[in-house]
Amino acid sequence: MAVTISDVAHAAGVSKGAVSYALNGQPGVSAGTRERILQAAKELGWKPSLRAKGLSSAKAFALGLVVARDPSLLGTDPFFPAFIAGIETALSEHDYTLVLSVATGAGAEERCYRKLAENGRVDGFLLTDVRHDDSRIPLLQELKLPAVTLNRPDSDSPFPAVSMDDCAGITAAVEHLVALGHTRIAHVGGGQEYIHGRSRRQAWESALATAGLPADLFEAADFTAAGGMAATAELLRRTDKPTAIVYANDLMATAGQYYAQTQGLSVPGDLSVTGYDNADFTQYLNPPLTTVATEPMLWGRVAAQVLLNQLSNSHDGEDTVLQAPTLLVRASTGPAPAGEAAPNAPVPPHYTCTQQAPQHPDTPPTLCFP
Amino acid sequence: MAVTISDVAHAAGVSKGAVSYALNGQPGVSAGTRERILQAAKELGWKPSLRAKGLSSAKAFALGLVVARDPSLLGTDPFFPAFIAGIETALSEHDYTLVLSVATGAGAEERCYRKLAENGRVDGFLLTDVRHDDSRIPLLQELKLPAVTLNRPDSDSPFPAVSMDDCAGITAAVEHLVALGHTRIAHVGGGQEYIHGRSRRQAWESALATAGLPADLFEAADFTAAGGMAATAELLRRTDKPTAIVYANDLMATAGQYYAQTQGLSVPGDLSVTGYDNADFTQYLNPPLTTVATEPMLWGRVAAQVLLNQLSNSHDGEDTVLQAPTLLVRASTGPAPAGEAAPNAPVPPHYTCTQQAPQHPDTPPTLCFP
DNA sequence: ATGAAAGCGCTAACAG
DNA sequence: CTGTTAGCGCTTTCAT
Repeated sequence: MAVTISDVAHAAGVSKGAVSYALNGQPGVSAGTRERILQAAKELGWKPSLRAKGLSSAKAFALGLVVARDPSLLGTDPFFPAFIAGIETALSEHDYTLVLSVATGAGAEERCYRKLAENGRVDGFLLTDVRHDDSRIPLLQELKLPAVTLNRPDSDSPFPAVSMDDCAGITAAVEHLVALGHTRIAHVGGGQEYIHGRSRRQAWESALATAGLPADLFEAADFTAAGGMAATAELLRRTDKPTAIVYANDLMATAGQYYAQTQGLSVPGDLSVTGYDNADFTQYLNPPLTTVATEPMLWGRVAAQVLLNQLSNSHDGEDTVLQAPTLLVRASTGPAPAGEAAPNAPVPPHYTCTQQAPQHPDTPPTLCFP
Repeated sequence: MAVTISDVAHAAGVSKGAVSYALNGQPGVSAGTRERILQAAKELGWKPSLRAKGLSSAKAFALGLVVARDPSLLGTDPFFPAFIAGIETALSEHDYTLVLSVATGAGAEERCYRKLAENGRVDGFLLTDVRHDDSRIPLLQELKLPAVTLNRPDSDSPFPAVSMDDCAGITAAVEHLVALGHTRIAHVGGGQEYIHGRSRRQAWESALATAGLPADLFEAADFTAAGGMAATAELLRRTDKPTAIVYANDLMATAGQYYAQTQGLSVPGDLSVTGYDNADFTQYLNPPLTTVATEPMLWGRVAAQVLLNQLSNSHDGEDTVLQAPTLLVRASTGPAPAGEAAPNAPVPPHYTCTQQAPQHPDTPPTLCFP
């Protein structure tokens, strides 16, 4: 930390200002002088101080991520680590860092955002787990910080969104089950305060509608194992109990599958089960779980990139739509039990490979990252 | 950000310096003046700028955590989210934040530490996943930043450690299996480059020695599901195959249990299995996994606290030992198969509740957090 | 005990 | 185009 901009200026025989311009590639310095300055900087091993830069330019060179989940839930969700790793790949190219906060408890979330903003810790936020009528959107407008939302909020939002089509994954799961002859396909939903909880439910409803089946087997839960288990118990108590359950995430599916088995049901013999997220452990369940593979790492990278572009005013403001997730068919789904014979064409007992979820024509991908 | 220290100084009729002293509770200002200054600051709603503070005092007010795991492994590990949540609880009381980096790929880790240090992003580091002869320890000494290690490194380290006794958990698992009559108790180890991979292996060896059993059924793996599965396959191929396997983490145990079942073995009828970490999903496996419950959240809180104390020179330099983890007995462990009858006293077929791991007398807890 | 003033290292407005 | 200079908001030394 010894060598400063003044040292370089001296060495190059110019003023501090010239060095600053030279370094940042701004006009105001001739090519020759610039070369000389950069040379001097290199020789002295000058590393500009981020702190001083931050003070004078009022920037933090950091992005914020506030996670408002219960730690126990967090721990089971494969989403965040991969998402963060993705963010990192984008940030590391730009000398930005990630400031992570875990806010637990009521009010803690808002306080967290406020504190990071007021202390000038970050230049923008990545908003995950977007909720219905999310209060963070007006909050961030008030705080005057840019942001990127994961999926488009259902309230007015000035922030660009980076979305991954939930609908496609759930639709693929339902279509898969319908093809296997199931007619009573239930859904255990995630928290309906989350837009991804809602959209997955709606996707389930409309996929059933398309198949000409009623969407009357819904049970709300909260993305937790305990909630998934309770919801499953409720569904299996019904006289018209389902032969297949589409869960809004893997954790609930895991708990639901477990519960069904403890009740003496065979999976998939008596009950087919699908999850969502493709958590690593799901392939080692008995039976391995059919689930929807999202790409959280890609999501993180793109979201961070979009936010960085905003900060440098090089973002067009458009939403970004990522490639739709993919259904991974494993052994937790099978033909509907006898007596529920397929109303459609005969189907093979098992799919053996990944099938691509259909792209939804009504969500025009303005941009598609590979 | 409108109101600055000068405004407050004007309002209180003093100089900037006085305001600074008053705010930081330093001597150099009389009680009366201090009161007046604080009053003025409150009225104006003054928030001191962290950036300016950072520049003039050469501090970052942030702690760094560099995670060098493969994102896919990260996603399945319940440790980090809870650990981070724990860190947060300690930091939020002190206006510190967490800068998180995920470094993947060779060399990325060191670059990450260097960059954070050179850019003055953090005032200290939390070192997790400590390795044998860990190169980060000399690195951080070179970078002249304080740190806290999770568990005491096996090389000389000037940094205080916050430890949780691995030995106790594994010992409890082995003792539990021995009590169930098992005599061929294998261990699938985690990466032996990690000190917790090593210590768990050593704990397994010495627990077997104590029981008068040979420790010849060891298979090295790498904490991943795939590795755990391969190691399990290897063990089960042996002619003297084990009747119980102690895994170094839950993910390997899950994969191992799955593999055994695919081979037609009953768990725990033919093979008992124990995990480590108490990942949430383990209670929904079939059968639910007997595992060791660590407390990552507590660990994070204490580690951050110790590091903060170091920064304020109020740390005594002693290591901190947390309460030993606890064995959670669930259905993946049971009596040894017939023909392997218990050499000891008859045992109940199942423990039904948590049993406290014995405290190890040879690791004197210098401090024990509740 | 108090106040003035000199940095911290950089950016950007402003003369030359 | 180039170089000078005044901040950014705080800490801390040094006279008073």
